[in-house]
Amino acid sequence: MDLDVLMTPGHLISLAARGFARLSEARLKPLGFGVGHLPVLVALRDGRASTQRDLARFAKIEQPPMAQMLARMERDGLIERAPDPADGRSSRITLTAAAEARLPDAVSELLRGNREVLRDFTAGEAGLLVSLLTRLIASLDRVASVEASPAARISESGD
Amino acid sequence: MDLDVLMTPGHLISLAARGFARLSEARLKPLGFGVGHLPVLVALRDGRASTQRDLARFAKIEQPPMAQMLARMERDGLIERAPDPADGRSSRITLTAAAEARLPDAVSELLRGNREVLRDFTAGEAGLLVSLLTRLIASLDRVASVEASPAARISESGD
DNA sequence: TGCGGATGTATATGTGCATATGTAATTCGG
DNA sequence: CCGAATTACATATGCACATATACATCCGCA
Repeated sequence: MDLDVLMTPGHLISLAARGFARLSEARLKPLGFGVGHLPVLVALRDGRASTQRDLARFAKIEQPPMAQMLARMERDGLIERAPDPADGRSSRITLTAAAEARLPDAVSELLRGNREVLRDFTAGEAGLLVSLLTRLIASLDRVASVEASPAARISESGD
Repeated sequence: MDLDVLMTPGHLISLAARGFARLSEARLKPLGFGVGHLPVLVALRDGRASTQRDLARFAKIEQPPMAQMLARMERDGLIERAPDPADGRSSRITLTAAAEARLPDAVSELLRGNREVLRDFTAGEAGLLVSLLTRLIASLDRVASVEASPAARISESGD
């Protein structure tokens, strides 16, 4: 019976992610944001990153997708780029006033969406979910880094 | 402190989904499959769907993405379409022998990936994760359906 | 019987992600 | 101080997903 594959954490997480993304997208759209924007917006606002490279690292996506996203965000008046005086390759990226003004509402909407979806979960269950997901992400990072390094194929047979 | 948004289940699930998808994609690529193919392949093999519409329902994606995926899968020799004798709008979709032959390996790869990622989880924890995710998905479906229905905005203020 | 609504597909467009690859600017070794 | 490696970014291409919309076929009902 191969329906097993469709009950694995991997597949379930994919389903959950799509559901969450659709919901959040719908909630953020009236505010002029997309789900993927949030890490960028938060990072810029909190001064945690100001170059394309740092933003990509922070959001955990690759550089080309980040470049595209920033292009759209600039087109939509959410960010601005200024040439970096110290490095001719880089741009300093800043939030526009309009984006910064709407950001708190976006955050509220996302938190509200999470509360609604987790309405039937106890605080303990929600915490457990977050903790399991955090461990899972860390584990995925480990597996990915092992996969990536050409050497050091440590103990593949060990499962 | 707004880093909270990046610690919500919604965002964590998105991170986990991307990580899992990348891993699975890498594992399936040598076999000529993509992650999104699996629900389609399994549904076709188990006779659970044979039209584009049913496949979309089964995979829980919309019809246009399914149409595109099927077009690529047909191009890549994974499926074949035959006109439905009973309905001029539909096609009966079937797995090719090549796809069916490689499917078990794909399933194995995915299960192996799940085992590797969950290596540090006890059986109980893994089960818990699956159960929490299942409930979360159900909850997302509920919220989405409430969102969709124009009437019956039941008790929005109740959170 | 024929027409209008429902249904199955197809197409267009946009976003989010990926990899592969090119370009330009910086930095560093000799 | 100059050439090479590194770095930051841009571009091209492809897949997975979404919505909006058009089109063709089917079916129920007057």
